[in-house]
Amino acid sequence: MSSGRPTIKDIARVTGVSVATVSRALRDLPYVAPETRSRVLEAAAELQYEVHPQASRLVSGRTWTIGVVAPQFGTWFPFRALGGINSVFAEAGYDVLISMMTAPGDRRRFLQDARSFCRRVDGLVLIDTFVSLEGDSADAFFDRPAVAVGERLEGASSITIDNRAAARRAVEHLIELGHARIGLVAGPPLPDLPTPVPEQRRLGYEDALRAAGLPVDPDLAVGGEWTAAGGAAALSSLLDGTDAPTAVFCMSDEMAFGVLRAAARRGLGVPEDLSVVGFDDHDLAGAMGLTTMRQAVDEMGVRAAATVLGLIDGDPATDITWDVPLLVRETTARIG
Amino acid sequence: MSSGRPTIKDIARVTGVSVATVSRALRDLPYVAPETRSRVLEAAAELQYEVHPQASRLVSGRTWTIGVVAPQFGTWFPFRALGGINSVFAEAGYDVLISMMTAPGDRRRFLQDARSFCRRVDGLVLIDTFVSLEGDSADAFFDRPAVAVGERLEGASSITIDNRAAARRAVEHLIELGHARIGLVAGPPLPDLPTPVPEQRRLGYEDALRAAGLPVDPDLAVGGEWTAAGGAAALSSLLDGTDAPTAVFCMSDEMAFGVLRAAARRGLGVPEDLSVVGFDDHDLAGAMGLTTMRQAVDEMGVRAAATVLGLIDGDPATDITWDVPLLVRETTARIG
DNA sequence: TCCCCATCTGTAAACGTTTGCATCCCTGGG
DNA sequence: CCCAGGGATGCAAACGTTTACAGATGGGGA
Repeated sequence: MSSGRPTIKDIARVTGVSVATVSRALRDLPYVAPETRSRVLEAAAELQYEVHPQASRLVSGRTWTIGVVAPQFGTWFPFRALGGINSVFAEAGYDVLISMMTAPGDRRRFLQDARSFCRRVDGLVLIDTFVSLEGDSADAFFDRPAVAVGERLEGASSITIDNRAAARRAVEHLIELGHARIGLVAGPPLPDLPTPVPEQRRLGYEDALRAAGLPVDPDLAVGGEWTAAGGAAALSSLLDGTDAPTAVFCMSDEMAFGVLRAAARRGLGVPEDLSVVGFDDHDLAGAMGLTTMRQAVDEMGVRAAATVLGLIDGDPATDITWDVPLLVRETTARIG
Repeated sequence: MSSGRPTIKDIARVTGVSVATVSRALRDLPYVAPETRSRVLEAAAELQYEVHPQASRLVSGRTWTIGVVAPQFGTWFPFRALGGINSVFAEAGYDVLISMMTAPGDRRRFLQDARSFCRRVDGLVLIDTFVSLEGDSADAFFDRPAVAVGERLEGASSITIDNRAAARRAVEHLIELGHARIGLVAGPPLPDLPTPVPEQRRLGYEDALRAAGLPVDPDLAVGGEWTAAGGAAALSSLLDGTDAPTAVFCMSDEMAFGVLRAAARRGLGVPEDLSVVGFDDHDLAGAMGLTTMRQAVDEMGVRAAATVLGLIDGDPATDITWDVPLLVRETTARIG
């Protein structure tokens, strides 16, 4: 008779047991007679019963929700990570709640709302948020298990890469191919995001040059937007210099794509006239034949999600450094 | 004294009114004396009170959650849309719950879980799900306000584009430039997704040819993966034919990127030797100079979200056809 | 035989809100 | 002066679960 969704009470009535027993049976708790359990499960299936999430959450305290926080959700990186993250949590029965900071003002607003956001979830994945740099605000997250992707965060787990070492490896590859004048296409520090990543990659670039005894020429490092357009502009300004580079290392694949395009428009052959190495292994990098440092974002996301699940189950915090292998494709060659 | 998060009761105690009054005051309901209201709000701010979502939702029935469903969340389109969608809902105070179908089996699983998913949200955005093609399963969504992006859905609102007309326009552009042998780089019907989109775009391609009195040569239409690699392969097979095209229309920008790359490797100049037009206006299309049909995914997402909000407020369902303008950039030129 | 304990089940009190209804007070019209 | 009516508030019952606790049953060891 009861319209609307069936409740635990309906099952109790149908099977002739109490709601407590139904609740226990449905959740596979002990102390339920096998025969009772099967009768309950049968009735539940019959009625198409499903637990009312809000009610369950209210009393149990568990929200069965994970918060994913990322800046600039419009960009490639966090989206890609989200794919992996979401699949893991969906499998484990968790909802995923996303919070993104897009507009410049969003970062401050987000940090203010952090407490409230945090209260509504059982755990957190923080992608490139760099709350660790916020000092006093950082502990806003710490009453929940959290794993940071892209930064090390005190008191939380983290999954990071060694940006400096990876950048160094990229440039070493160019040096091994005989290049001596190597340009750097650098992303700028992001306006609203205090990330140390560009700085680290720049240091890696310089590390490689110094280790090989090559000079670090400031004219060979040009900055621009973290976009293909930014990369194209950067290459133009590099080539307009007096002593143009024979190879460039780009801080992101998207910038590298712009470099590739700008080179083609100038009639420069890649890799004959110019070697290019990127960073990320963007979706299109393979198809473009771009040599790059593979940052396996989706795998990192999966691992991050699994780590959060572990933390919730009481595992201790861990810091993982993800490997960033060099992927040699077709945009780098021995100097002619 | 009370540890843990403050409740409505704490505010009541502090201000000396009843919980009912506090509840009303916090939600701006009438019949609260202005002075009482301000005292309550003050106390709430003081205690850093925040409503317990689960409790509120349990009794009110509103979940304040919107479900977003999309296949293949790893691809460009739904991610891009999600950005716009999420920003609107976040602004309006809704949580966004995502459900994606990635693996081949996911579609069936999703359709089975649809009822349950639907019950947990106040409204739905369906991106390219094509539930309308499922017949009996389609009404699984209809006990909630829903808006479909990319398909027309009976009983729901929708935001679609005219794929056939847009494809026709793309090919007309090539014809206007003097091209007569125009290749089609077609995405295949997706294995797990019964979308009519490829078919529609193919028809648009043929429409344009026929209207111009040009023959429709089946050898000029080749299919491949919806990826850059697929596009590259398609172009190779086109060029290996006896009478190669002077221009190609690609069903997606990602395929077009592959075409661009394959052309370059073969020493074909674009647009001197080959004109290329894509479809989507991918993030990288501008930087690549790709002429394409602009599908403003993020704007469509924003509009879809706003429409759901309207439906929840009782607005009638609407069907919107989004405009897909031709964006002429640098990969198309008058035939030499 | 008796007692203990383990297994199974039921009762009822939470959880933190929202909301229908009753109550009280005050003002103004008759 | 009385009464109607509306504003302001409080009381208490929901909402659908989970869970502490208590009661009932039965079997095995002493």
